[in-house]
Amino acid sequence: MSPRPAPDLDLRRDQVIHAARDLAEADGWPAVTMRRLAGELGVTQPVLYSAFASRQALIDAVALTGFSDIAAALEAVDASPMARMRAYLDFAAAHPRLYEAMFSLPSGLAFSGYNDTPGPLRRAFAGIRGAFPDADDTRAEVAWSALHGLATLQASGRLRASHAEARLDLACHMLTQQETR
Amino acid sequence: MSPRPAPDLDLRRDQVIHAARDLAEADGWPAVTMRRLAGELGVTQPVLYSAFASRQALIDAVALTGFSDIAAALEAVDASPMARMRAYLDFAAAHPRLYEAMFSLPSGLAFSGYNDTPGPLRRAFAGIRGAFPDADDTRAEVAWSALHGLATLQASGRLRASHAEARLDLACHMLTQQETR
DNA sequence: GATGTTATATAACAATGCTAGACTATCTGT
DNA sequence: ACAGATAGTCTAGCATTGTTATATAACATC
Repeated sequence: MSPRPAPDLDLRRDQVIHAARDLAEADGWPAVTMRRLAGELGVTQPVLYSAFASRQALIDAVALTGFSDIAAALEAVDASPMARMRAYLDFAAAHPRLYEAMFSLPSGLAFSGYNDTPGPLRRAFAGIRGAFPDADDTRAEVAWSALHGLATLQASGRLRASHAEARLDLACHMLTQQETR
Repeated sequence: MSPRPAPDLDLRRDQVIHAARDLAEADGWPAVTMRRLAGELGVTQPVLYSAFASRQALIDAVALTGFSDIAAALEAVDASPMARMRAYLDFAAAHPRLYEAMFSLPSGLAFSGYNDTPGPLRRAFAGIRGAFPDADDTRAEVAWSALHGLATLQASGRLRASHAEARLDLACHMLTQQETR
């Protein structure tokens, strides 16, 4: 009555996510095709669809691991603005395609402000929020926006690469200074 | 000896760009297929390839018009930080798919720092730069990054929509205050 | 008009995401 | 042990995409 045992779906999901992430980081997201992914894992395409409903769902899952990882990267350093901001930018620079999946690629991930926002997303924002304990959420959102802008514009080569440190310094100063008026 | 006259290529390029931009703004970039575009213009696909070498080249051309337009939008308001910043965010919010083509989609456009950076791109940055005449380029780059981060995170619904004005105010204050130390 | 050149259209190619149906491996019940 | 049922996997295919080779049709010159 009981059929062939189900393979460890969670394990397989992890393997697929890992392979997709590596492949994207190596050759870019357009190279992450279901066929190539399946070939790399030694299975056929339909197997991937037992783990993920669509390619989009897979990309979303990869993005989610990215949010977990960047949250961990933030929590791993001091809760000071400078340390957290640097950690954020370092992460984005070290994993450009992953960061792309998190923010630039079309995404089915739920958003901030809703209760169904995935936990990793909330943890990542909390990692930034925690660097500005005396500020309000608005300031933390501006900080996040500045970091995100710096990360993406720098990644696309639209800012002078040699002035990255100066930009970080300036942004950090601006965000930590109290209003004077 | 003389062949059939070449159609006005520049005119056709403009028409294609316009159609692609409208279609993208209406139904998103994935809906902008060469077939649908051709059908909308009453021609067949190969004709599009006489105007643009590839779909990517077409998207790049659309993005370039976006940079021209945002530059014009910036130049149309006072050179004050607040006016320019608001104009930038308004533009991004009013043309989300166009802004997507300019910054989020894969792009073949050349980058800042090189002499071959397209003029519209330089003009757009100059529009931001002009709002901070007393500051250095580094501050202008940080301003641009903050604006870009605000625009994209807001567009993807990752910031509290009701606090957009507060974020703009805060960002503006931070960027205009002099260092105090 | 006839001719030759070139813009356009037809039709096809290769690759993609995704899926229906055939096959096969495994566990259960006797 | 062995047969049967169940569910995972594979083969093969569909529809759609960007892009292009070939054939057709339109136009300016003579």
